[in-house]
Amino acid sequence: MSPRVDNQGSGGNGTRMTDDVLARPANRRGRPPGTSARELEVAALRLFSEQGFHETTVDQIATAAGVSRRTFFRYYDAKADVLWNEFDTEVETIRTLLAEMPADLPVLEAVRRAVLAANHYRAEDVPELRRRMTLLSTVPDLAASAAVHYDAWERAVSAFVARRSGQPEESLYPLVVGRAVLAACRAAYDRWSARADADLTVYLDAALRALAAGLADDVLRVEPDPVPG
Amino acid sequence: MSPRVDNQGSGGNGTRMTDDVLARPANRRGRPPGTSARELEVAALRLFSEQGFHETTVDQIATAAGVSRRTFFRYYDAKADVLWNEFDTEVETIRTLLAEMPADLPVLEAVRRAVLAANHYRAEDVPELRRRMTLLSTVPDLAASAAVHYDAWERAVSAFVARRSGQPEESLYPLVVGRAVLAACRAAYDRWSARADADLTVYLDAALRALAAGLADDVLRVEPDPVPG
DNA sequence: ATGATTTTCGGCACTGAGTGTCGAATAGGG
DNA sequence: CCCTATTCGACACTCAGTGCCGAAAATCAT
Repeated sequence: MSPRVDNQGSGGNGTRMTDDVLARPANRRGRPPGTSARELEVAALRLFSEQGFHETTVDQIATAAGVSRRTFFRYYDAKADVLWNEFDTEVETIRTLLAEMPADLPVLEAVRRAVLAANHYRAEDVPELRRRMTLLSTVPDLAASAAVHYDAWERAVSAFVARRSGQPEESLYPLVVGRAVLAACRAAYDRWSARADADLTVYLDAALRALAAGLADDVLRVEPDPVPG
Repeated sequence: MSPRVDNQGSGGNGTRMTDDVLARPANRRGRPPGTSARELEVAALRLFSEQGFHETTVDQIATAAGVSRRTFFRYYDAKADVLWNEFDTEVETIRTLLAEMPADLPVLEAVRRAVLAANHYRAEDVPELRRRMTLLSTVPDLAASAAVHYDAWERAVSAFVARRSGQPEESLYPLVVGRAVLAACRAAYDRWSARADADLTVYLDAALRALAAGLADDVLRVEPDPVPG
């Protein structure tokens, strides 16, 4: 049995329509979609921010996007899945960046570069990013829904480490590196979404460098420069 | 706003009766409990193992323990909370052990000793431990329920690091260390529950030493000795 | 244009988790 | 025997999530 979460679990087929690439061949066959995963996400983010997650029903999200409750669940398997689009695409970005890293780079250095490169956001996207990440780490039900998405993130790093170290992906060290790296990044995310005093990449860089330094006592004494970003 | 999960969230008051210490003063006032948190846990673990988590209803767990559905929710806030008793007490153990560590020990060394000391189990408890941990890391709904419990674990370590480094608990490095240490331990847990080839503490020790070594490339090449435990 | 095909949508019914309420059951204390 | 404290069971309710099926809205073929 795999040590990872079994995604075949509760009936969901996993095939979601997160292909908001708006690149439909124009001569698509059947009835055109009445909404999109992105539109549902925006509506949900607004409602969650205004009224809270638990106080918002799926009916309200669907109505705000102009569709029925039933249709919401055609776009997302669960109410709590609606805010994870961008995170999931970031996982794919990191996976791609890692595959392109020069082979002579130390593992953690390659991971650090890939993570930093995947986390540059346009200034106009930052407010939404911050609201979404604050909700994801603050609301218990949303924090719980993170598990499966984090799992994919860790797998991307574990697979890279496994290739580099010539070990199977399920062995101990690839698992440790994947999870420890995500742990450091999550700490940076939370620190950043709680305060607005520096660029996200500053915290990510500091956290990953601390990890590569073995979390030694001497490197833990100084906070990273709060250079406003 | 705290970067941690907001436990006030969905109405749960947090005050559960996990006091299975069977040390009731004997002259207790009202009607005696018809079951216990532990009894519900045992029944749930058996049913989850036999039929699966999603295929087991709360009604079945409650009936197996000889109480009503409503009573189950007086002992646990949610169906998925029923397997976390021992983990939560381990958190308390680690918190205590960390507080007693000699002050001149490096932070990660103190954490490693505390974690290893808290994870010695009696041989007869191992089979149940393994079944429970396999479920917790395999079933999606159970893995999702881990968030709040992991949060407490991380806080215990973060608080220790914060004291040692003289920083506030919410600053970046205590957060990083707390999460990275848990990440390493979870990797060890999963590796151990997936295979039965060594003692749990062997994997925990290897994972934490790798973390303290900065996850450097050279230390990641060899699996820990699979000494049967 | 009309009909066949394809895809999305909406409505309905159903299971089960989780919660509030209230009265009954069961203990000890005076 | 009453009073009080505590747990329990029953009921009702909201809402998440799922299966099913027919309707709606588009394209393609004739």
